Amino acid sequence: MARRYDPERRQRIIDAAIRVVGEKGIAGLSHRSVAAEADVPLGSTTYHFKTLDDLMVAALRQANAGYARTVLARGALQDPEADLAAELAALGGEWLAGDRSGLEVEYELYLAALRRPALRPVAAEWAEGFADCLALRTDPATARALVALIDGICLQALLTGAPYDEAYAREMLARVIG
Amino acid sequence: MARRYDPERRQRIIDAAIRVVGEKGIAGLSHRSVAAEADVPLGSTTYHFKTLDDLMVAALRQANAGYARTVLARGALQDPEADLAAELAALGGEWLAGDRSGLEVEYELYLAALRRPALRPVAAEWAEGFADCLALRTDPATARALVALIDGICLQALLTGAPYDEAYAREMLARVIG
DNA sequence: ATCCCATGCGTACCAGCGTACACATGATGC
DNA sequence: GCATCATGTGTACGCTGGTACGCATGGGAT
Repeated sequence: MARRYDPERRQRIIDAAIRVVGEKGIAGLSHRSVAAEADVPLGSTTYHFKTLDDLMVAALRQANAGYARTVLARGALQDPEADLAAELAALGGEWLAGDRSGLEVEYELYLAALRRPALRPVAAEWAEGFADCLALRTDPATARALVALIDGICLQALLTGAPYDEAYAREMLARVIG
Repeated sequence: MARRYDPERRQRIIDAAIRVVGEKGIAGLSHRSVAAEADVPLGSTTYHFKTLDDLMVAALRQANAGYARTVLARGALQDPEADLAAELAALGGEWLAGDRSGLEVEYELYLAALRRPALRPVAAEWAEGFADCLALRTDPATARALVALIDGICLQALLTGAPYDEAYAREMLARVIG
């Protein structure tokens, strides 16, 4: 790829898109709103991302990478000695305690895949990557169920606004691990 | 409520809204698209539902009622003799086997509550109603976890397009029940 | 030095949107 | 009957959106 005048331009647009989704939701995402947020002209966003789907793919991929880092940072997940249920419950706490807007953006883009075929592969990457990571400590079927349960618990917390109950999460995750 | 010239009018609009969401997603829902689908003039939709949020609330409430019926129809859920995990796994099969578009609509509206405060109480009604129903056979905490796991499994199936594995669902639900 | 083209910019077009509002109609209470 | 008002209809306005397209600019190949 040839060098560009503003090599950060594309990245700035992606960052702006994530902020826009955080503030106004996917419904508020448009070429214009992103351009304004990134402080670039309209033509620049349409040049780098022909369609909004392209932009959402890039945004979801970046958000996924961020959460994947938080998973990997919790090295204890690979440690056979560590309590897997407790580690996962703590991970949920890290995501759900305090400011939840980041996780909201992640889930909003993740769930948008329901209707946007372009996002499906990226959403699947996340779910499979997470499951593969967990499969190192259990079997693949259990790993998938853990991901499903974590998704469900996070969604319930986000939808109801209820506080996160780490002890409850740990107990239920432990039951699935068996 | 006074009688109306077309007592079915409001209901027809809600049904049309559900069809529109099924075909084009929430992004394709507008007063005009619903009016066209219901074969009523634009003014009629705006009269019955001042905002799209109002319409979505009505649509989600109706979709919820439909799924609540499928839960209650499975009377075995109340039977202390029946295998709860098997019953729930079969319920998932009923939802996910064959045509999934109905469940897609349900989840799309359900998840829209993430960004639309007006939908949150309705989404919460569903989750709590389902959990209350299950709590008759277990404790409240386990019931909530079962709802979360079912949500997660359904979402994974819808997002990946993978076929529903009832035996797997039954096994994981059984582990949560303990 | 020169040319090419990826990159960046500005603007204009048209379609679809929510909303508002004036008017039509017929059920209901008196 | 008749007045009243909930219900139903048609149309117009202003705004925002995606898209297209012509032009500007400067890095890199030749």
